[in-house]
Amino acid sequence: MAKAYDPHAFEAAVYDWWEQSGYFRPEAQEALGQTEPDAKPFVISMPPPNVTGQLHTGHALTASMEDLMVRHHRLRGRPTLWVPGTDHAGIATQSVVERVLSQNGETRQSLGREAFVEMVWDYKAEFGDIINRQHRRLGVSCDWTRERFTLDEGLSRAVAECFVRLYDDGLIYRGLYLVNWDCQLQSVVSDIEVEYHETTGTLYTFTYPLEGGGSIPVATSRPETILGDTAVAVHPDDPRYAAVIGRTALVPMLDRPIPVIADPYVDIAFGTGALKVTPGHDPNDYVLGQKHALEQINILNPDGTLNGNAGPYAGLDRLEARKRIWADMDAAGLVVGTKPLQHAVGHSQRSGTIVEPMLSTQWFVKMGPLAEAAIASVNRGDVQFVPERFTKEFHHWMENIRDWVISRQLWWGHRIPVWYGLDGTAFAGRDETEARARASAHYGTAGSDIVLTQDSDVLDTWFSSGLWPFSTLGWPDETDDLKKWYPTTVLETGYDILFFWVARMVMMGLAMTGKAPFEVVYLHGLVRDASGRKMSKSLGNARDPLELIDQFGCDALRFTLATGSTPGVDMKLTDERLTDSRNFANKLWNVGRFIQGILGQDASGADFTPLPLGNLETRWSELSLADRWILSRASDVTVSVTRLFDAYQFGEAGRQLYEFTWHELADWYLEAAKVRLYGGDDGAAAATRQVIWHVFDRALTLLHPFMPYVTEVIWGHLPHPADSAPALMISRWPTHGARDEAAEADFGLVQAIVKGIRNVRAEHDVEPGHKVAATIQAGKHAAMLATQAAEIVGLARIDPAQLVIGAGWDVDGTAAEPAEAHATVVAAEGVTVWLPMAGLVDADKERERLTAELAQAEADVARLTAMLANASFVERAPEAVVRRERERLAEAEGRVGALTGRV
RNA sequence: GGGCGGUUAGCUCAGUUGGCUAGAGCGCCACGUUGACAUCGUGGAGGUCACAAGUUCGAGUCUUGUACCGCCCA
Repeated sequence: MAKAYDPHAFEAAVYDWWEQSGYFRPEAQEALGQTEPDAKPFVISMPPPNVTGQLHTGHALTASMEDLMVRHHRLRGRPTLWVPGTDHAGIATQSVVERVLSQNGETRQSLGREAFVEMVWDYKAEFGDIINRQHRRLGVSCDWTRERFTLDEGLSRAVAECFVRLYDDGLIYRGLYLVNWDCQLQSVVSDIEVEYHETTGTLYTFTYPLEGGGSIPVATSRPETILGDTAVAVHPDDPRYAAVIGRTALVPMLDRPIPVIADPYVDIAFGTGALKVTPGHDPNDYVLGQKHALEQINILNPDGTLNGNAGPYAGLDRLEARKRIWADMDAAGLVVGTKPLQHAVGHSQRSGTIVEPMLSTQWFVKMGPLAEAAIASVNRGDVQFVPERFTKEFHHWMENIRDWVISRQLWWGHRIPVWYGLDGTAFAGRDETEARARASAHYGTAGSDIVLTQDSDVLDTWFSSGLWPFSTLGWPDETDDLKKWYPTTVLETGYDILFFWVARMVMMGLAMTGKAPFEVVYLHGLVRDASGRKMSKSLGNARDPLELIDQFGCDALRFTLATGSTPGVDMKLTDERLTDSRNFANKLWNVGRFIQGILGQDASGADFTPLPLGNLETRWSELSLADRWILSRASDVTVSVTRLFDAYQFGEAGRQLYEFTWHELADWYLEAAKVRLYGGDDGAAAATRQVIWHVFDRALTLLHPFMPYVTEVIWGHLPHPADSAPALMISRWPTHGARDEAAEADFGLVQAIVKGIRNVRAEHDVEPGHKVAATIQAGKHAAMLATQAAEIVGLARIDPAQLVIGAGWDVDGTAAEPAEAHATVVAAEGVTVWLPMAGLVDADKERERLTAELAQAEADVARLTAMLANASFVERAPEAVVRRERERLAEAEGRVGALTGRV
């Protein structure tokens, strides 16, 4: 093994080896006998990234969390499947290709639909694999042989099947509604694809002339929509306007007569208290218009210019028209004034342009019944959210859901499976043949005689991704995969697409398969930059995960992402955190290197052979205190980490493993073990080697889901039993052994003594190389501590010839306290260490040090005495808690006793 | 306006059935290259857990309110 951790030396090769060995496939896992007989399968569908996109930190987080779960459950012996795939990402991909076209002065229209779609496929063929190759660098253990694409033949069939079923059930309909129109894309976008930005606009106030004289002052933020007004509304109780209700107003510049109506919806306090009503271009006015049976006038063309209904303004862009009409109205003396207005303006998430509410005929999914089923499913507990609070957000959205506009005026995507006869009658069909058959039945003529034209629009991308958990497994066919792996287990993604994707999968899954598509929804937070801003290309603060892998290694990136936060909470990704994780990987690497050397150094020259752990635990007598301590700690951390995995507390699990590996295994155990390894007792060294091997093997396995590469490589450098798995990634999660509380208590005392001595050495500036004398008055712990003399000597840098351990001062023939200058360490109740350090101890410093310690001890005594003097505490607190506090009090009193008089 | 979060050491954050004498990493101070690791080791300083009230023997943890910050939806 190289001296320093160098991830680039092995990551790519290890991945290839895993993949080529088939370890990502559940079939291989089962063939190798690495599954529990009756274990429930564990299945994740990977959120499909944009097929022509690039990896960003969000993908890196998703991949890290999902691979973490997948590797964990694979190690636990569950048949494990992670299905990868990509999304055709309708608008995003089409826009990219259109940009390419525009560089040659062409448009999709000039190219024609067929040629354009062919071009997008070519583009996909050329760039569509980049994201998958990037994903592989993250170490994802998904089954690439099952990779799917949303425009695959099979998945397209699923889309058509779903559409027709919903259509036949009356849940898909076509209608003229006010939709969000993106003038740049020239397509409708759904409600949740609109982002509202707080903007400073202008509130324009003008007078609305009345037929036969008089006027009403009215305010608007969009003067061009005046051209589409079909009423003026006032509040029925507003005395200012009581007289004008029922009269006729004249639309400025057009002189089109419209009624003045009364409706309590009007806010008396806002603006002038009178409202112009434009049902064709405002959602609230639309509702008002329906109520009062007002005419709906559309003044916009699809490209955002005004149409013939705008009279003299036809042909102008909507923003240009705004200026022109306002100038004209000013000239006509209708303008009252303008003032700044703070309001939220809807922008298209895709193109960034201001969304125009517009009347348009589109296809919709009726959400009510679907949402009802989804709510019921969540209420039954069939779907659980982690963290739990997202259940509320899910409910809130579901209960206020509106119909989903699913048609898009694009060419790249699933063409809507509806064909129209010459009279405009719509026939949905899984394919044209089925539509033709339905048309034939409708018209009563032979299908071949009927002229059918397919709807030119495509479906919203989320329509197909809503089917992802089952369409990828073969649905609508009853495939073996579908039977075995559906419903899936966990759906893991960012909370930002809870509504876009997760909610729709739940609804579609229930509607199509009768089952919720997954049991658990785990939502992670968003990755932000060092100052907490959301990473984005436009801000220029995005971090390329591949560059981070180059800089720190994949394992460091993954460990950082997995431990950097708690579920559902955003995290800041900083170089400091990445460096910490890289350093941890290096630490692990060096522990591995050290252990590899130790295991190879068998005194007899024989190869090291790991013995079964059970064998070790029945031979406690051969083990040292440190051995028993680390085995106990390893058991404890195994229990804890397993529990945390089951509770989806991955970050905490990783932090505990970091603490265990670095500070218990490396800092204490391995340092203590060196005493036996180099002590000359071959039997003792052999036993300790066994412990080292077992504990480290366990640590590597527990850490594998967090840092798959480095753990696998180190594991490969270590010896294994003959029946071992061929790779760490398909070996087995450890079962916990016994907890040895006596060993933990005793070794804890050794640690306290060593730390106390180190502290004295540091406080008194004792040279690190200087070995000091020590006398330990150990009371009832004397016999135990005597067995730890070599460890204490090694860890605290004591001169072995000058270490005395006894129950009291008389054991070594000294009746009284040592008279020479010395420092005192009170390590525990009844355990005091004397460090005679003539010439090294500064009396003032020592007094100062002891005074501080005494003060602390006295404070502890005071606090604990008060606590135990409280009768209700002693009565009501659990017995174990009271007992522990009593022990602490005794211990603190012991310290006070030992320190008093030395000061 | 409605809903949901957050506020813990200089910084970034843990702390999930209330028992905490509140932790970690970084940063800081002191010392150090002992044959796994300076991507390191040893020791140390540093916090009235936003504020107020309540429940409880006991609250960082539960309840209510307040302030500030953020997100989602209208």
